[in-house]
Amino acid sequence: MPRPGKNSYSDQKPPYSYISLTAMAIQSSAEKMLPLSDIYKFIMDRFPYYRENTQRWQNSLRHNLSFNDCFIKIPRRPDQPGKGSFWALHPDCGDMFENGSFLRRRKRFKVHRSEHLSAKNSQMIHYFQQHHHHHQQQQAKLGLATPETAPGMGRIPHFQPYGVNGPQSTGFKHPFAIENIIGRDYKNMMASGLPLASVMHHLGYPVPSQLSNMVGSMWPHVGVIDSMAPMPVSPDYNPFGVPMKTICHPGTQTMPAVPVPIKPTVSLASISTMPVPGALPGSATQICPSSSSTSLHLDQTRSAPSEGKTSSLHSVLVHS
DNA sequence: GACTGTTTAATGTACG
DNA sequence: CGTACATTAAACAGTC
Repeated sequence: MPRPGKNSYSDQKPPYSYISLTAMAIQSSAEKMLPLSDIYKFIMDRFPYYRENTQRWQNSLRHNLSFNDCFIKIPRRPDQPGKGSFWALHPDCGDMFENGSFLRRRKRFKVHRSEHLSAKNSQMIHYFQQHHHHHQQQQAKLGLATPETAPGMGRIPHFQPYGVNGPQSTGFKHPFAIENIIGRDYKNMMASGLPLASVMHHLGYPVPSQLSNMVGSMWPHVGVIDSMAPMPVSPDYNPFGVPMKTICHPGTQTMPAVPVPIKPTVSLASISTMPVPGALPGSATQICPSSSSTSLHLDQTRSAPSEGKTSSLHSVLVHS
């Protein structure tokens, strides 16, 4: 057990690779994409270990983003000023960690050249046209979606709860279980009845009038991020902490029609840097955005070195 | 100038 | 033990 004063388990290096950490962050966001700075933020918020040596691990993380095909870059639209692009998961990179280990993927995800210009494109088009439809996506992620409900949509990494359903099913909930990381604050948030609009408000989302009257209170007592804190696991949440019973009802779309970037604006920045424990931007981003129309520009240009990254994918997607 | 993104190279390490 | 994947370092170009 960790001694009270000095190191706790939360200071230990989490058993996740940069790839899984990044995937985690992206998945935790409502839009399933994040700018680099928010990926940093997500990780540092949850893992005290990564609050040090930022130069080192952030360089590594950037390397991973560029090097691995499982991450795709989504340029900002003109009305989304900010630094850098958004990063998302490649729609086909699903089940990267199906072996139960988040340290090492069973196999490196590679986009094949032949698929690059044809199939991948159409799949990405599909993905980006649909990726705001949370209900479908949740189902897809959980493997509940039939091919009809989520056609062409790659399975997002099906993160098994650490130690559960894995190779050895002990029932032990590892402190670093993803559900214990992401799910915690979200569940606390819901348990304390935090209005969704409040979260959205803090994130800089336009708060729909119907919900805005619920805003006003403050953040719940979500407690300090402590990876050792036992966290009851509910089947209502997937390993990413995204509720299975979606809180976003497809019928009641109240969010902006266009995905709003979660950029380090005042609201978000103030949240994440709040000295008061409990503010967890990453969890907040799980609020349903449900946009309807999308105009995304996919610009993926990558050279193909020795073994790796396939040629280039250059396409412009305009959803009408 | 700091941040973002790409790439190469070396080293570390998990897994079959 | 070898291979493949992961981490780290570093150079460098582009962008805000």
